Amino acid sequence: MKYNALKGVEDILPPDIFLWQRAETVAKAFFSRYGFSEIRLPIIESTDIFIRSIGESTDIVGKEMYTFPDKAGRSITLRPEGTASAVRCYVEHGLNNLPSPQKFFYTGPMFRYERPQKGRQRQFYQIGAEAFGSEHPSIDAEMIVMLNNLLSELGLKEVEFELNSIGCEECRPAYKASLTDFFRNRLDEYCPDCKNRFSTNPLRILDCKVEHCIELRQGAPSVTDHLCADCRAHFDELLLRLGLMNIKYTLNPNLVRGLDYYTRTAFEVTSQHLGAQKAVAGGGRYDKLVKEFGGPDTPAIGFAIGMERLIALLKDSETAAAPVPKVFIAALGEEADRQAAVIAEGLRRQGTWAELNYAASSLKSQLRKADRLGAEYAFIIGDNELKDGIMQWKNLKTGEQGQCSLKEPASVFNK
RNA sequence: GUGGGUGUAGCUCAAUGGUAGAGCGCUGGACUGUGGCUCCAGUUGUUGCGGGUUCGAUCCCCGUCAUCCACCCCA
Repeated sequence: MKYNALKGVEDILPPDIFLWQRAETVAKAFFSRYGFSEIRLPIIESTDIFIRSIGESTDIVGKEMYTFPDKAGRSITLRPEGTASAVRCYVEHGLNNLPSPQKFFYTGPMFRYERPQKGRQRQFYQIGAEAFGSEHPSIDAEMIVMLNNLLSELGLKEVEFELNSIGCEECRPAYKASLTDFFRNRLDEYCPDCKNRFSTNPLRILDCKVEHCIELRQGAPSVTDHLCADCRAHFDELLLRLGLMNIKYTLNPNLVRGLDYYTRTAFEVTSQHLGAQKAVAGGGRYDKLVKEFGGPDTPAIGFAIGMERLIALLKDSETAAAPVPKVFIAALGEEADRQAAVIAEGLRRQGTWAELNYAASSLKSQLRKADRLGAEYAFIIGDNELKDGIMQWKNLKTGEQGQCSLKEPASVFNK
């Protein structure tokens, strides 16, 4: 084998592809039911778009972007996520002039230059949804409910919804200040990573996994105790509505999302069956981002589902059933082979999946192939049948056999 | 970027310091025009790559590449 796919980049083949297709079909059905329209976004964008939205200090921007100059020397980046493009698109096309909220979904590959591991690759697929133009908690609740319902429709069990509010630009600075005061006292006792986080993103210290850091941070101030009245009311209303719709969730005051643009509601769907990268979906509010992109002050919220992780969970409980041909036509002899092709074409025009052998071989091996393909029926044509204008048919599940006219092969299974 | 594990047939894996085998798969036959079950036969390898030690390396050592898992970080 001479060539390999690039590191962290995978081919998706049958039978897995059937799970992907099912997941996408179900997701789209839910999106349309909740009024989300598809948008198709470009895979490449101007690099600034990501720096501006995701944030200069994040790992994504700092070390994970596929960035390169195009032939005119512009800096181009393969999108590491979808929200930035969606916001750019919303502002660029003046979609704020349409009735609010505007609700969209998108799907496609994202790219991050990272070391691959379980549940993480350099090219990975997301299905994302974004809603622009409402700050009301009802839209937060609706998106979380939609996500919950579509995941459970797909049969996902043992997933957990984790929820938090990380405040707004009113209350977050004060919280951050009291948090850094808390950490500063014993900063030298934290792990090296946390010392870094202290200056880059102190909220992150809250979900460090190092034992000693976990002890040290006992008693650290909690975001939810520092929310301003508006954020508090927003979060309470969201929780109330989720309760009304019987959505189970856990509050996780340590849930911090990695991208700079998040405000208020933050949530993640996690599973213990995924390895270290356990989030199958994540999202939150980004009320300042549209304005940051030069649009009107427009609140917004979105989430993204990690497709590979979703598929991994689906594979725990089901195998993808490959579709099977309705008919396999076995032909014996050159003239029969020609007629078989004509009959197959007739069936296909009626929308029936018909397979041929594409080679001269024994009836036995042709039937073996029909069986391996999982065909429901085998049709058999040889010289004897041609002479009489008929075919033998055989139901490969029941073994039942009979004859039919060459002209009406579909009559065998359209009874 | 850091740490650890693993590289042998299409796939899953054995094996020995004396140049490799099984199961599955695939092809054919037993059954001259009837699949699945059974039996029989056939089929595939530069043992990831380069170097070193050795009379001799798939095995030991070094390097390299790939891959997996974890850290960082994220979907």
